[in-house]
This record gives sequence, structure tokens and C-alpha cells, in this order.
Amino acid sequence: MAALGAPGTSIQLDRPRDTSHGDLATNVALQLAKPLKRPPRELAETIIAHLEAPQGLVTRTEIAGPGFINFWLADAAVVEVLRDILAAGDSWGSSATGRGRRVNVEFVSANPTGPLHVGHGRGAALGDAIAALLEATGHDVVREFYVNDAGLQIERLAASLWARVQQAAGREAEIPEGGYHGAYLEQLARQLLEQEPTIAELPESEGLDRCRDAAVRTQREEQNRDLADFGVEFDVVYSESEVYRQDLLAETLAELDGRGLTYEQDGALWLKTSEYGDTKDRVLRKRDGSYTYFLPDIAYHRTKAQRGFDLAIDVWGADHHGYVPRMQAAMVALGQSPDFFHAVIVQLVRVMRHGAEVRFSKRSGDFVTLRDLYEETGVDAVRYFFLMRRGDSQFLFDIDLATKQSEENPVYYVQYAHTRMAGIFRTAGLEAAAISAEGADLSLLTEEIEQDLIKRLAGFPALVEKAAEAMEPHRIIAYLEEVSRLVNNWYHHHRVLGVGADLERARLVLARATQIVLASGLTLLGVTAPERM
RNA sequence: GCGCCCGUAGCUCAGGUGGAUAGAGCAUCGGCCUUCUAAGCCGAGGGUCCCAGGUUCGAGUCCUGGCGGGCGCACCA
Repeated sequence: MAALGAPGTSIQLDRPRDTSHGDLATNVALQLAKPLKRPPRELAETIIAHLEAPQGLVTRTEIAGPGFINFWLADAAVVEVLRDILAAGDSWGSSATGRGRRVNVEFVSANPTGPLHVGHGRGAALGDAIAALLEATGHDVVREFYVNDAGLQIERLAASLWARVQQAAGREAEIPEGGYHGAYLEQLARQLLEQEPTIAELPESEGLDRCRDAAVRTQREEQNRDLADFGVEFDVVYSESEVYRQDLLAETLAELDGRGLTYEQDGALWLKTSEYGDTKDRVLRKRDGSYTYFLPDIAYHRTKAQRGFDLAIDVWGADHHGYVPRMQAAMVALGQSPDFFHAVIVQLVRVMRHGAEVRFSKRSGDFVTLRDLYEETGVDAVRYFFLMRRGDSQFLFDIDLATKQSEENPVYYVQYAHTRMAGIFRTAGLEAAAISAEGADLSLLTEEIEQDLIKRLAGFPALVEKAAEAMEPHRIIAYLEEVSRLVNNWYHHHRVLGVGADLERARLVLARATQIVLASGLTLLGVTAPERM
């Protein structure tokens, strides 16, 4: 660069989309053309003339198009990565870029007022995969579920159940305004009455307490079962009632006040969120003296910092996206860095069944639950489907299609590629984990498809880092499908077993490396990597 | 009215943070099973990347303005 009169220029090497443009390419000549006032192709020639590449690494360079410089790597150099993959095994793809960073990933956090629906499922799949990606990049991750077990909704739930208990005892009672009509409360009421026949005689306030506890507990248990069967487990379940129990509201209020960020107006207490990017200030304490739901939420997120997390990620449904700026503002107001709080928005899932959109409403008691969905189509398929698309893209889950065509589901395509590798080892009587690259002559892997496949496998760790950084698990899916396409093609055209001892040995290494990458990728997504199908 | 997200093949969607001829799956059409699983492979057709300007050597990607869709705009949770 110095020879060109542009010392200190950083050269960025990219992997071209089109393999006919080489293994690596740089556009540096195009970028320098203007400041140096020289034609880009001429610059490219000068650059190549001054290039000092390690012996035997680059086999060919080319100036292409308007001035791209393309490089081809020697096959023998490409192939060496297979030894690293086999040596690393399951940890291939992991890195330490996030070491020392404590991350709290909060997701699902469904109100304990009913079973989980498909929208929660998308949040569960996404949150769990983001957590897995962060773990793979060395972060110290806690998966957290926040329970809104206090507040108006819960009071309505308790009142609804209490009414059901009264009805079950043969008394007149009505579900209150805005209450819950689902059949599960009738069932629970009968259950409570069976366990304790006199429960309906209790004074109302005591009855409501009992109903609240029973409803929240049974709903939480059911949600946990639904999630566990979906393959999602939480490290911490944090209750809103805990925020009240520890009197964190007053503490939080005092801290905000101490920073001079609150003021009274119209009899209410406001937080100056507009000073931190929100469109307007928000009320913390209403005119009637009660708190808004915003304050306990701030207090709760404040605990995440107090509990030692460096980063708090919330996976929220799109119906809450308008809430992001004020929470962001509140955290900054409390002295956190602007990137302490990060909301990942997941669009609501629309569900299509029998050609019509299924409307689900908790209060009417008519909805498609997450469990319904995965019992019908399988956990692997549902999780894969939820992660195929970016979280913020709206998408339509057609149950009939997912069920009817389950055999053509893309998840099976990737899993099948994995089982094919397992099948090779099974036929050869080999234990997959025992396959080693030691002493194998990998230079025999000269087929173009083999070289392409190896180059893709080599890119896995970088991809995991990017996907983790962007919190976008769907990138893993796109990658896995590409690797599967390559390996299925390879499998179809080239045999591994019975092609001569040395070549067989080399190809077993490639098959094993591919299996490792496919299994790692699927695991990150929470999808199984079966040995047989 | 204001804000956020989205608009890419018949359908569902990908397209690192601006690069070369815009991709996949499904659907359609045509080939391929005596060989490690055909849940597969090979090939074909299919595109005004919503529209109009702008920035740039280069725009699906960035900026502005429209149009269309979703969601949100409470001292409700």
C-alpha cells in the first residue's frame, strides 16, 4: 500500500458469492481509485506485483470486472481445516469472543393466565436459540422467564376462577368483566372443590387468594410442561410479586428521583424518558396514587444489572414493540450503557388451518396452543419452522401444509444429510467419534464438490459468531441447508466406502467433519440430529 | 394523524454492515433407484427486487417522498 502512496489502508478480503470469482476477493483497488485518481485495474496490477503471499497458499490471482482482485487457494491448504474440525469435535464452531460477558436472555414470559399459544412458541424457539448462540461464543448465559403474577390481569383470573368455583358448588356466579372464560378454569374449579368441598363457603377475599394461588400455580406448571416438551428449560423464573416483596418499587423510584429524572404534573409522577430517546415522558405513579405497570418493569430490569449481567436481552412480541424505547430510556436513565438493554422483536405468528386463518383469543377460550401445534407436526419441525425466518418477519404457519407435507419439510433435508453420514459409519462398522484425521492423506480430496464442501465447513465458526452478534439464528439454517445440499450432492456422486484404502480414509474424514458441523448447527437450533430416520 | 416493522419467483421466504450474472424450499415440467437410506440427485421454466427520485465507480441493500400490509400510539396490563 505504501508503494501506491496509500499507507495504512486496510485490505478487506471477502468470500465471493460466486465460486468462479475465486476463494477470496478484495475490492481495495476500486476503493482507492478515486482518492488516488488512478484507474482501478491499473492499481490492482500494482497491488498484485507487490503481493507477498506465504509459499504455496495462493495458486492464482486475477483482476476481474471493474477491478476486483480474486485469489485462489491451493487445494492442499484448504483441506487442512478438516484436521481442526475432527480434533475440535463438538466444540467446532465455538469461540471465546464473548468470554467474561454475562448475558440474561429473557423470553416467553407469558402471563400465567392460560396455556402457551403458537406465538409464545416462536418466542421460545428464538430466545432459546439466541441463548445457545451466545453460549457458543463464550458468553455466560442465563435463560430467564418473568412471571407477571401480580396486577389486574391476575385479579381477573382469580375472580374468574372464584366464579367457576361458585358455579361448581351450584351457586349463581358470573365471570367478571374482562375475565377468562376458558374451559380450563371450569376444570380447575371442579378439582379444587373435590379436594376441599367447603372451599366455596370461604369469605370472598380468602377465596380469591386461594384461587389466585391455585390458578397461577397450575398455569405455570402447565406452561413449564409445554416448554419442557418443546425442549426449552429456564435457569431462572423471576416473579413480579418478588419485585413487590422486596419493595423494589420504592427503591427504584428513589434512585430515579435522586438522579433528578422525575417530576410531578397533574397529580401524577412522571419519568423524563423523552430525554433518552422516547417520544414522550411516561407516568410512573398515577394520580390516584397507584403505580403504572411501567414502574415494576423498570424495577425488574434494574435487578438484571444488580444481579451482575452485562447485557439484558428481551424477546418480545411485536405487539409490545412500542414499549421498547421507554424501557431503553429507563435503563439509560438508571445509568446503564445504551446497549445494556436489547429488545428482540418477534412478529406474531398467523396460523392457517383448513384454508382459513385461525383466530386465537385467550379470553374466548378458543385458540391453537403451542402443544397442539407440536404434537401435530413434531417438535423438530416446529422449532425449525419458527427459526427459518427472521424474527421480525411476519409469517404464516399453515398447519395443514406442515402436517401433510411433513416428509418434505426442510428440517428433514438437513437431518437426512446427517443420518447419511451416520449410515456410512454404521456400514463401515466405525464409531463416529473414533474417526481421526491422523495419518490420513487429505490431499486426495480433489473433487470440486469436495473442495466446495470443505470451504463451507471452514466457515462455520465465523458464521456462528456473526449469527450470535446479530442474534439471528436463521442464518444458521441457511448455512445448514447449503452444507446439506453440498453433501447430498457429494454423497450421490462419490462413494466413501470401497474406493481404495487411502481415498476411503480421506473421505471418512470429510464425512465425519460434515457430520460434526451439521450436528452442531442443529443443536444450536434446538433440533435433534438423528442417527437414523 | 404520529411511530416501529415489512413489501424480492405462482406460494412461503433468504439475500453479513453497498459489489460481479438476485437465491432456496414448495408448486410446475423432464430425467435418475442391482452400489454407504430416492426423506435423495441432475436439469428446465418462472423476477418492472412495490413505485419515483437521490448518493456512489457500483444500490435488492444507504437517503428522501409516495403506495400497500402488520403492529403500536392510555395516569390498561
